[in-house]
Amino acid sequence: MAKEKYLVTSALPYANGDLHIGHIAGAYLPADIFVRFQKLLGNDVIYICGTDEHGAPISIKAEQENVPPRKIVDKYHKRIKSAFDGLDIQFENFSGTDRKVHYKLSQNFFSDLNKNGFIQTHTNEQLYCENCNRFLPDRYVEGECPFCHSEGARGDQCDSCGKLIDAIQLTNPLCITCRSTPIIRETTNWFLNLPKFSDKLQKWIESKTEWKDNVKKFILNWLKSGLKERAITRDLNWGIPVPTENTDGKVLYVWFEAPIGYISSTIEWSEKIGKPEKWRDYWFDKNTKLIHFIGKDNIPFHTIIWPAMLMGQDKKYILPDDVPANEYLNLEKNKISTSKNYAVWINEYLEEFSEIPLRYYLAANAPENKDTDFVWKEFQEKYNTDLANTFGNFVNRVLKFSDKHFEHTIPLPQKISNKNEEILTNISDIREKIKQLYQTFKVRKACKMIIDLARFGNQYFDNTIPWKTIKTDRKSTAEMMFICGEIIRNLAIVIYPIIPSSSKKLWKMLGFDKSILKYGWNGLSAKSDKPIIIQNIETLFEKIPDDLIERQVNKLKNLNNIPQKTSGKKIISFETFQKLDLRIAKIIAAEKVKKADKLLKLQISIGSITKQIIAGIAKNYSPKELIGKNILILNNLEPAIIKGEKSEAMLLAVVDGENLSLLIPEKEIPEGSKVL
RNA sequence: GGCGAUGUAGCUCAGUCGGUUAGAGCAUCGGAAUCAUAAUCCGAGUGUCCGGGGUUCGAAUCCCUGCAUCGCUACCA
Repeated sequence: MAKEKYLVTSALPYANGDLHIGHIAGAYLPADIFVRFQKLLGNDVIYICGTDEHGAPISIKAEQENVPPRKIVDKYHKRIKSAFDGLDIQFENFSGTDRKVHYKLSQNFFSDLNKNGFIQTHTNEQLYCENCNRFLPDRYVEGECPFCHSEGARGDQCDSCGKLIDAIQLTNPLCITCRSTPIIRETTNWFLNLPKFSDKLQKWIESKTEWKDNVKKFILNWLKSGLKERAITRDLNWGIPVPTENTDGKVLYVWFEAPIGYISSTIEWSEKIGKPEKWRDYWFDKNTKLIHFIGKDNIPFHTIIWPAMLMGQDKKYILPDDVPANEYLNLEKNKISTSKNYAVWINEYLEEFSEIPLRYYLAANAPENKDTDFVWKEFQEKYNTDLANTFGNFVNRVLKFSDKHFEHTIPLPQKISNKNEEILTNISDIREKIKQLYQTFKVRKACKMIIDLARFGNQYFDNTIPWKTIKTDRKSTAEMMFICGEIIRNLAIVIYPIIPSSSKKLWKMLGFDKSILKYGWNGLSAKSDKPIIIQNIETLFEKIPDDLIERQVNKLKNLNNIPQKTSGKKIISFETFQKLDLRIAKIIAAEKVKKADKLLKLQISIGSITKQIIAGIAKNYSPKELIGKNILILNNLEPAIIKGEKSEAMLLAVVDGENLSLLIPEKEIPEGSKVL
């Protein structure tokens, strides 16, 4: 059988912070499991990754800590790598994007796209700090939010109201490094012309019938709503210089160069193993299956932008074969939040646990089709019952029993009964199913089937009561031990991708002379042809005690700032209701808002005060018919700017589908009257 | 507002192409067993399959509609 060839990548982790369980569950563990599975099958597979090391957040952090960016990057590269090592996630190469190979290749990518007419420049206005002598990227600016007017809004987003902001909209902007007021200045940047790839992308994606539903639907929607040009350069010092003229102080945007890291890391690997041309066997061979493991936030980059970048090259790079994006992992019902330190950090985890329970729990509870929840108590129970009790105890009771009664072996039987033959066939069917599950990224189900197999082992053991038959019928007891041994041999291999270290430990107890990888999945298809010589029997899985789990739960509880996941409408107190200033107001003027077909600009009077309101009712009411009407408003809603117009209160109306009706008092009542 | 996803036992979820009495694990209760890490095995369950309509001999499954939750998004305010 011809070997299949796989090039597997996981999203490059950003080198300004540590890894937490969400990262692992989404992109790294599923990839590691897939890669290990392919290695068991004997296929040609390499797993490539590295840290993403450029961009504004890193350079800001560097300035804040008064160190060169390189220092930040080195620190986190190291910490991230050690987290992966601790979790037994093994790459063929783990590189970084601030290396020479990567610079050269990224610049080539830009040049090819430019030469082939896929890049053009646009000029727009940006904030410029005269004191620091540079354009300020979004996150280098803070100021007053133009929507909610809270202080300290960043140039890209306001943390207080969550709105996305264009930095030049900020009121009273300040440069975060020198606290001086920036000016507005024009700048030119380079844009990738995505619309040119639209048709090609559409066809390509439609051909991907086997892709996960959620991924495909998401992209087709994106394409349907039309692609836009995207800036691929930034005014920043920390990054890869733009390889063309008049580009001082401009670098390639991180999202543009980061995925190129998949290639440059492969090149680095080739050089390391002394075969500098080897990377071409993967990236230019259309038989290679390129698989990108990512979180769902990364779908557009890996299915639209990155393939477009590859299509626009002179060299014929392969395109992604599959992009099995995962959903998110929540933590104890809440969203993981790095900024609020609400997370389980891998490095911290590894101080108290081995990698085994986490790998198992995240595999069994992987967010494959929908968001899932990490619950410490569940983590403990899942591990203790599935692995320690069901799996571990089965192995232990079989090995101890056979060790004692059959001279430290699991013997070969002289003949096998029909019933037992049937069981062996059954086992091989299950193994085949598990194989299919791994191949199609369904690790949750694979976990379940594996534990089911261990459970079947226990049932078989109990039903055949060897502790009794050994006294009367040694032959048939030997035969049933053999069956149990076959189950264990299968278990050791099929669990390998998920918890390799336990699998190897078990393999050692079974005393096979070939390593588990050499023996491989195919070694399973043959029946054992010599007795298993049982080695030292060790406890395969130590149970996790309650107090250890309680400590973890308390760690999270002690945070004062737990992010809320639920945004739904809750019961509110009367006190809260009283905060609303609901009043009757008279419309004294009305006109359409320019460049908006649903919005009306209304002048209203509330007693002696007049205010302006922007209301989305133009489809249902004409300006004329509104004048003179008494309507209900929420008077003390925070002001906002809509389509450049100020809105100082909110008009209340009821809707039913297309139907919209103003709320008008049933009797004559003076304007300014309050709702009670 | 638009697009998408989800809703099944106390909890976590499976349920293929529409097909018998709707399943598994955990938790609970009862029992068996003593080879084993007090682990294991057997048995008992409990269901408005989110609500309402429809198609069909037959619907958890297909169609329509409503509700709830989540995500993305918009000219919500």
